[in-house]
Amino acid sequence: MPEEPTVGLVLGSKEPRERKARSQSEVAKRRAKRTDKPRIKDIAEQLGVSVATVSRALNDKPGVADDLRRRVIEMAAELDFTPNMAARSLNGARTGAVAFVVHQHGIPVANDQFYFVMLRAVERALSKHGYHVMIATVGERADGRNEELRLVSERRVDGVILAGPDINSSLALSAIQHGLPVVLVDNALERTPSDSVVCDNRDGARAAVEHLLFHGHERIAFVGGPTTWLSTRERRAGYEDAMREAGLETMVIHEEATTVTTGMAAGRKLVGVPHTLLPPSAVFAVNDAMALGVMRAAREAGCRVPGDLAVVGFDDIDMAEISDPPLTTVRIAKELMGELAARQLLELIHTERQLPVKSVVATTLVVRMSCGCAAK
Amino acid sequence: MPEEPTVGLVLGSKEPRERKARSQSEVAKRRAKRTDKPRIKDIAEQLGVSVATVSRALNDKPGVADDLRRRVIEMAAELDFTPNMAARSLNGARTGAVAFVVHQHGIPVANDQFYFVMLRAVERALSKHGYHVMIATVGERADGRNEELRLVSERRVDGVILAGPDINSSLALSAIQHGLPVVLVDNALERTPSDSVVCDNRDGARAAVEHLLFHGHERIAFVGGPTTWLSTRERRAGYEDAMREAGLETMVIHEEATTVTTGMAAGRKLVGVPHTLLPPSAVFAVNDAMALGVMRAAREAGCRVPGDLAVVGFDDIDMAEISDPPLTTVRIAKELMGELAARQLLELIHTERQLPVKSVVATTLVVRMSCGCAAK
DNA sequence: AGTTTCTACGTAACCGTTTACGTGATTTTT
DNA sequence: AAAAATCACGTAAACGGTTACGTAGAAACT
Repeated sequence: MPEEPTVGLVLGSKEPRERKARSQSEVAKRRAKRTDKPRIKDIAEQLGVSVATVSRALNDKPGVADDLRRRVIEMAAELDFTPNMAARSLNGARTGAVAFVVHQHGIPVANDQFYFVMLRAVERALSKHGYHVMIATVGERADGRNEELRLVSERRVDGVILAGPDINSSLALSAIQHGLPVVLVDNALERTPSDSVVCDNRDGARAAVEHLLFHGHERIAFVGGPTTWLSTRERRAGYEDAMREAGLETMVIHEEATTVTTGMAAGRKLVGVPHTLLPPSAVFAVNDAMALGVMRAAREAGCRVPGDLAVVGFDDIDMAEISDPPLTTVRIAKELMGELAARQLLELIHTERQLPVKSVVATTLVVRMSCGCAAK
Repeated sequence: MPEEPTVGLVLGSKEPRERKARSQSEVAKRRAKRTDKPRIKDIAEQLGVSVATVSRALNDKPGVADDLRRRVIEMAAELDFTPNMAARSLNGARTGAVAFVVHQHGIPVANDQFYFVMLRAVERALSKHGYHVMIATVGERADGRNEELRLVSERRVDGVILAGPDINSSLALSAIQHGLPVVLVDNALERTPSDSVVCDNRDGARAAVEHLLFHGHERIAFVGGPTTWLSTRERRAGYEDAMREAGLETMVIHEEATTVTTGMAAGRKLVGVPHTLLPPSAVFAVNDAMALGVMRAAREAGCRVPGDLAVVGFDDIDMAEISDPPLTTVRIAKELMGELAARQLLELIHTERQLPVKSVVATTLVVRMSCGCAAK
């Protein structure tokens, strides 16, 4: 008769989960815990030191002998160690990521590219310093006006870059209240002092208009977006500076957005102006998208560009160069602005600078065909 | 004489940092630990339950009475609680973020916008499900060919979306080896089966070429990018399908990139073709950027579009509509593709589907002016 | 009525790092 | 040479969640 095997089912053992390794010197080749990703502990065991020392060595903290520090770094490289950022950031240390926030327009047109270029410049600059970029688009105010950034409240990022003209200032405030560094790009807050990177809108606009003036234009119209947008206001100011100096009347049109479509709308208003009024001979548009729209509307109305109407834009998006006629415009150094924003944010993260800094980068007038000066 | 206050400086108390709260019922209003951010513990204390229960309640895990679960959720809302994702992901649970990887071209031109639109669609779809998007641009192979995604090795993301034609397949492999779900967009891997979202390149190209054929063109050239790019290969196949059916000869030009510049180069080759050969009467370009380049080169060579040369593109980027003449092109539903990619990735993350799925979305021929059929 | 199975919850280990604190072994100070 | 300061390192407590396991009480079976 076969013996029954004694099936011993032991539940609830005294010490749950091998509480502590009996000896910690014999555990040399402890491999493959959950995943085979090397942890800081693995480095420590290989070298026979404590995890604290390894952490200090890797983070350039004092209190580690130079020789040991070197060995730790070598071992880390050998094991192909990359720190688990979740664990690191849990202690309130840096998360190694920043947020890039851009407003989600209803009808995003050409100037999208503007922000994408910046985004990439930001990413490139930050990744050099080991940072990652999380993107967030903030929606229309309609649905949830309280619009707090989840990225911020979830503690995912060390800083925030806010791009675009209609950044809700409450957005910036909420980040600042969380104690996070904030840098605005292509915008700046009115009341709240904060870091920002802009281009010299006013000067660029003035240069563009002065170029038109120099070539004999006297009736120059301004086409812009909402007056709440800083870029529109500043560029209009530059336009007015130039016109005032020349002793000329201004003609101003504001649309609710700065797209090709609204540019066309503005263009139609300008060329279809009542006969009692003289139509403008030139238009300075607040950005290239609108300028292209104006050109298109003019063409559709049988008005030749630049023959009957000279057009100048702002931004120098890719399309400006290949449009017909190629668009004269004010070039913004988008990559530089993105890079500056990244650098300023890093500085804010790593130091305790209190006073905000506003970087303003110069612009360049790029003369192509649409202003007509080459033909004149 | 004033009594000296007994200044008791106690160092090294027996129990470091209040080891355990003596009683845990009296600690009702324990506020402001480090930051005032509410933790799961705060909710638990307010309700007099354990943190485990709160965690279960908030994560829809079983084992919580319906009534209590409701109260937990209410309290979480009242305290404005948002989970600390670092802590959550430390256990190997989800990180709540995915990576969007796009190759960083040397000279990024027009078709940038293509990926930006997708990126935004992805972000919108994923944020609805509480996910964040981290962007990563992978550089030229030159510097570090081993190109492993830090985002992946740092355990920051639950999945990866790889966009663009020249995604290094080793990139995908490395992510897959880490056990991460991967979805390719606008591309697909040859050997390695994996999820992907593409548009019907072949069919779209065939439709475009057939449109030209229908309007009488017989000498139709194909202009594309590197033959290693799937999109170029497939669109060329569609082009060849149509030409073969019509019994016509093919004319093919491949450039090393698909930009406006390379499009111009191709355009010059076509219009400057030796006189012994008949120049093409129409061009099908592999994307809009190249098509715009072809148009520009043609115009510079005194060749009218569409009069002397009909041009059709692919993608339907914003510029296509506002170019002169407006570009006839094959529209890709970029938003839809981004959304599909997001959905597929979520599915991969949340389920254990093994078999890869390839989504192919149909294209639409958008007839504008550059093909000349309206004028014919 | 006694035994088993659920159900709902509490307890505490655990994830991988950082860091306050403790401790011997040196070095510096008086 | 004894005392004090410094240095190099180890110990273990956080950080804020998730989750395996334990356990009362209620419900469902004999």
